[in-house]
Amino acid sequence: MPRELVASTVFLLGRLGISAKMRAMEAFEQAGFSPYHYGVLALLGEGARETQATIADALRFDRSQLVGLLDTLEERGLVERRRDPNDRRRHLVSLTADGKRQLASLRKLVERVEDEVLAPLTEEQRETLHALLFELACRWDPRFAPVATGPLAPTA
Amino acid sequence: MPRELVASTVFLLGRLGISAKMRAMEAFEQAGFSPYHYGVLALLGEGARETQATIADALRFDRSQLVGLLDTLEERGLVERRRDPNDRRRHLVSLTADGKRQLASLRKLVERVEDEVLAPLTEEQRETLHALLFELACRWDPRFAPVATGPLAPTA
DNA sequence: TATTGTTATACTCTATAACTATA
DNA sequence: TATAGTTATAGAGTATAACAATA
Repeated sequence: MPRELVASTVFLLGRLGISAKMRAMEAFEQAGFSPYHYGVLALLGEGARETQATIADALRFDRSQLVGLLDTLEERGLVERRRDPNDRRRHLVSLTADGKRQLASLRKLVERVEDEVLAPLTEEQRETLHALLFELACRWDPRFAPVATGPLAPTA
Repeated sequence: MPRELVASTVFLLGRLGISAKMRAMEAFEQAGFSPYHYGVLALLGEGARETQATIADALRFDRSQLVGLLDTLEERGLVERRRDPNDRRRHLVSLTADGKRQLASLRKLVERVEDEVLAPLTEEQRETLHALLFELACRWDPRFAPVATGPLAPTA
């Protein structure tokens, strides 16, 4: 492995990122899901969404890709699509009770992957790594940044 | 963006890794190369290789994928393939003078990408991040680990 | 028969764009 | 005409396997 590649943080980030994603995909596959399914469930776990487009945009999925993901989740009774009576083009999407249970189960799976991947690091190192990655993520994608709330929150 | 995803270091690692790779690919594309070409040049910059297979294995490229990369680099006069007279199946691959110059030029490009991607971090933070990623990389892929040298180095 | 490099094939993913039904 | 959701199509990228030359 060339020294100059190993010396590059961006190279390490790329390699490890793809490796991490592949590990996660394998773990989810054994459970009959993909990380994309988990992403949708996790998002809906924080509240129902009024349109599918908001789900796709929040997770940066393609809207046509989301259709298949929701189809799978709906067939398994984990999410529900309800037409908006006021605008019959729209689908209100929400978790079912089974979906909430499945989400809880997948969280355990995520924890296991996390522990496995970060095994070489101490708890303190993990926190440091997370903080640094979070810093980068916020800069590159504003959706990562925590939303300001309270009296000083932007109102428009 | 769901809180539990943002809280996951593995998720951040995956997202940032793919994002970093895409940025690198775009930057290289404008120069008429890909990060894969750079990887080959960087490896050869540390010395010629006796077979193409050793190049592919070192970089974890598929051997058939490497053929096309070397074709491009050879057409541009950056690398040289010489048949091994003792084993005419083998190709000794090495950098040309032009290849060395091109490699030096691509290094500057890599530096720019690195600076751009890591812009939100201080120099100290960058070093910390690199150290943590390096730790993980070594654990996941022994080829990242520095080779032990000197009297205590493994001899078999 | 095994190995090196090469070429060809098939498959997955993704991105785009077309289509429907509603507004 | 524009939008939400869906479906269909095309392209890139990847992995696999077949192949020719040499050992």
